[in-house]
Amino acid sequence: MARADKRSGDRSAGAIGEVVTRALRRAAADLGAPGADFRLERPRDSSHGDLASNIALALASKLRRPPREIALALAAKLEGTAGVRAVEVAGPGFLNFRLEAAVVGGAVRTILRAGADYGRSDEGAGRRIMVEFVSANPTGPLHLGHGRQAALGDAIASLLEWSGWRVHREFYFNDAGAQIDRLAESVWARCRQRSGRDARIPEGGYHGEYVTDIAAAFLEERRGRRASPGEARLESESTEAPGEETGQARAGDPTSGDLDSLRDFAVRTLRDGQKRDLAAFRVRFDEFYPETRLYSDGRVAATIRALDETGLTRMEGGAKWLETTRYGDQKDRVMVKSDGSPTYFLPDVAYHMTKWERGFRHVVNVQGADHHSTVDRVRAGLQALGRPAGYPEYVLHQMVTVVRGGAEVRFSKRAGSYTTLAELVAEVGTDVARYFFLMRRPEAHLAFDLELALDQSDRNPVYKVQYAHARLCRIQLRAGRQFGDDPAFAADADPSLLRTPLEREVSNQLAEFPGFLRRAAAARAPHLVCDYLERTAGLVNSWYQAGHPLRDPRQRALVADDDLRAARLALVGAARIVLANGLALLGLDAPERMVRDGDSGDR
RNA sequence: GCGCCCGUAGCUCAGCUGGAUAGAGCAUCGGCCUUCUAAGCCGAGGGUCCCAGGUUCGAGUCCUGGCGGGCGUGCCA
Repeated sequence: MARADKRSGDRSAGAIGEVVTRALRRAAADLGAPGADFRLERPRDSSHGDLASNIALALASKLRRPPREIALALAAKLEGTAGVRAVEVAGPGFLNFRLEAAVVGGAVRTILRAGADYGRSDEGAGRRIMVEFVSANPTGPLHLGHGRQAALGDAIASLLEWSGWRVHREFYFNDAGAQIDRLAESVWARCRQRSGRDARIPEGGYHGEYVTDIAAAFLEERRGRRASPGEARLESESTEAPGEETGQARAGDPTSGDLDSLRDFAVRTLRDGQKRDLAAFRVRFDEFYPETRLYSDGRVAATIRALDETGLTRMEGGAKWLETTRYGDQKDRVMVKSDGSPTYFLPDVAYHMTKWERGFRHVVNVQGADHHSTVDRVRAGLQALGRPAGYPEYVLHQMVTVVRGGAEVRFSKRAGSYTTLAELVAEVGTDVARYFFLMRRPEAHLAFDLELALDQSDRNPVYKVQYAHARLCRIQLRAGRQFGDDPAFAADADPSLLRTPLEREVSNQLAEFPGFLRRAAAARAPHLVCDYLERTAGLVNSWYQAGHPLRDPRQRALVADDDLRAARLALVGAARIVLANGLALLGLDAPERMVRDGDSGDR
């Protein structure tokens, strides 16, 4: 039962968990129940000890004996297990383990040794995995949904990296098709309006302020180019369109030459803007994959041929359909319209085939839940071509609304109808925005609370975690100043001196970090990391506060006794590592000191 | 109509593969700064886990059927 080993290891305090798991399995076998499936984990309530197991409850039906009776029998056999101080039977038949102080504190030593790598695991074993996310069309600035997706995709990618996967971050964009045409026409209309002519934004076009900006920039660039003889090639291109001599469009419909250069210009400008927004949001991609490449490579045509060969396509009403219902889709889908052009479905299938052909057997697509209808048909198309049923994997997230005092607020200027990511980041900062996007389950609607986001106290979970980190750094700094302690001083500490309930609780909590990361990675659920960090920060703050001069100075970290101070500084260092690693993984800063607006920073 | 997601404290939400008395933050109430550490801490109150059945030693968690909300259901992307 290697799997049971791994499971219990996830939830236990590392090495000691393995020891106890083995002892439990042996004891269970003695009672006539080998290969038992059970759990060993840290109980929620610390009064239930350092570790707890449901093994007796799990074996009750198999052994046809009352769970408490089994628990008592097991407890007797487990007396004397190395590192275990006491075994108790509690509740309906749980086994609670109290560990030796050296074992509890020992986690601290492990953490200090692993440092910036603490929390990494090797589930992925170096296998490659692609995370595709954001994938915004270049028809406007990134909005809040993209922001959530950027934070989510990036954090999932990091979680996978920490779990031993080789991760490829990819951004797919539709730089062709009807929406891009509408964009070009919209910019063209603004160009004409700028030169005092009559023009209207087309049906389904784009009305945001940014369209006007692009029009202005386009006209500006044309003028600049005319003056520069070095741009002869582009110049000759642009003169293909009639009425270009003045550098402004003339009355009448746009020619294809006009629209082509406008389209290119608009797409380039918007993509540059998106990249800028993403860079400010600290999100990077390994690859940007354009839809047009699928056409120029002949992949779309090849996909049609390949699908034809499956015998699952048919002509109906002048369109070519694929029998996706065969693979669980709700209805068959059109792949080539009656006018001969492909639906988006076809390049989507072609695109996902490239993922497979590029060697990615594991792919996670992060998308807004408003696209969930595409999941079944894309998978069906891929299955028709022989790819496995669940390929690719999807994380679908719900939409984001910004609220203040319970009421929805909109501060959309750039894009007209929606709030942009850049506007939000300007308002609350990258750290806060990223964290808020991550702290809820993807499939839950996200109410982004502006009031809380702008709060710079510990009520704001971002600052709560960052402040706990900064606080630990200050203790280290003071230890150096006051006692001349260096990092080696803490590294050599005797962890069994960590005996107060809070010290034990913090140690146990820190020991759980790697298991949490593994679980969060497997579930593609960064919010679990947020929960973990908040809880850890809360415990760190409680521990720190317990030593407040007016409460119990004996519990403070920087006591005069060298051995005890060393042990506590080891805990400080370990907690700092865990918080810093968690923040780094989520793409947030781990500041050594916090400076609040309107604060000098000194206290 | 059908499909997917959601429904847990006044509010925003966690709740791991079915486990012990269902948790956190905010809000409310009560304590704690003559500073070794208040961007804080300690404590209290607050629950029909949407409803009804079922599965079993045990259900917020799994199954079935309802109710409520969101999204989708194009030869749009």
